[in-house]
Amino acid sequence: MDMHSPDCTHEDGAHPGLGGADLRHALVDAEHRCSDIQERLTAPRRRVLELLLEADGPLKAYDLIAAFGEDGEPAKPPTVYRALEFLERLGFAHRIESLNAYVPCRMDRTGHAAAFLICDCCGAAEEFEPDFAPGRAAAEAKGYAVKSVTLEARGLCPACQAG
Amino acid sequence: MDMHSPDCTHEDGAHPGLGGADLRHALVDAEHRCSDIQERLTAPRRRVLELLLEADGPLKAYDLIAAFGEDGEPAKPPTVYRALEFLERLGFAHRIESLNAYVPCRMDRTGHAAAFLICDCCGAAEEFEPDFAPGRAAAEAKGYAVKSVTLEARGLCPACQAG
DNA sequence: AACATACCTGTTATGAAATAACATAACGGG
DNA sequence: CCCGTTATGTTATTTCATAACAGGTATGTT
Repeated sequence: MDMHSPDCTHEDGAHPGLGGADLRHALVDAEHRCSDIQERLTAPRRRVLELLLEADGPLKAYDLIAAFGEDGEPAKPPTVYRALEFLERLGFAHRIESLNAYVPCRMDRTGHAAAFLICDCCGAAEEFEPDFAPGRAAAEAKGYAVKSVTLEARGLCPACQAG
Repeated sequence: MDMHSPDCTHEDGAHPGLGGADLRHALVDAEHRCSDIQERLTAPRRRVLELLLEADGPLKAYDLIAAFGEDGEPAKPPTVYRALEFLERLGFAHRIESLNAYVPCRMDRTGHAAAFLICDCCGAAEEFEPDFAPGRAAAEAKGYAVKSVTLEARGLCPACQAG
């Protein structure tokens, strides 16, 4: 499922991970957004979000499981999967289906549709704001009530086309 | 991952499976399309395509594995996964990432992007022809060279909204 | 026909991803 | 404080997918 070449040496340049003050600020912001809607950013949820924000690219669930403990102790799978479910539900993270991997949300507003440009060479995944007007029209024409939409475009990022 | 309610009793009405002459015709047509491009619709590939065409909705890989043998003997996983890879490559089938499931292609022309309306209640998956002009524009703006695009819209089909 | 070779299949085993089920603990309102 | 609700901890299992290699089959060439 992981389609990008293992030997690709290009920078995974789309989204360098957060650290230091940026990371702390993002986490505090998430706390606020949670308490505003009476949800709890508990320790395991916060830890998984932190790992996603620190990463340079999409992380697999078992990457998160392995990295979970500050001391190197892995988490149990349900711990991480539950946290991911929560983060997705609140719009703090997205699952990329075609990679079986997760990224923190890069968009300002919440509740949006998730759309990604995925580089098959370096593995970068760039979120963008899609215009789904045509898709919605097709759905309505067939009578569907659409609740969520995901779009995943695979190809090569600028750096990997050049290299 | 299988998000649709197990207790849903609605008809899975989008695409009743093929049978009899329709099925035979579809398989013969596939044979022709293969030989036209010097590809071989071998026995296991043909069998997997047949199972997909007969089905009323998306099939999981292990559904195909279990149903593979005419005599009830299951296939070995690689047999089915290889056939699916072939069928996808030639555009005879699509993988629906958010279901871990497969459907036969319902579109006339080949090489198109895959887009689905998926009912979370009855599990129906309806293929449609998306208009990706907006997405392509976004990709080009970021310098991506897009090779393939998949879109999956989750929601409720007309029957399940009514029921 | 004999051979080379490219492609496809059969088989065993394993790896990777996700969830079921149930027990325990923490929060928050009455 | 008590209880319902929500979240976590833990064990085990299920589901999904591929690696690796041996063996077979179609095809073109001489």
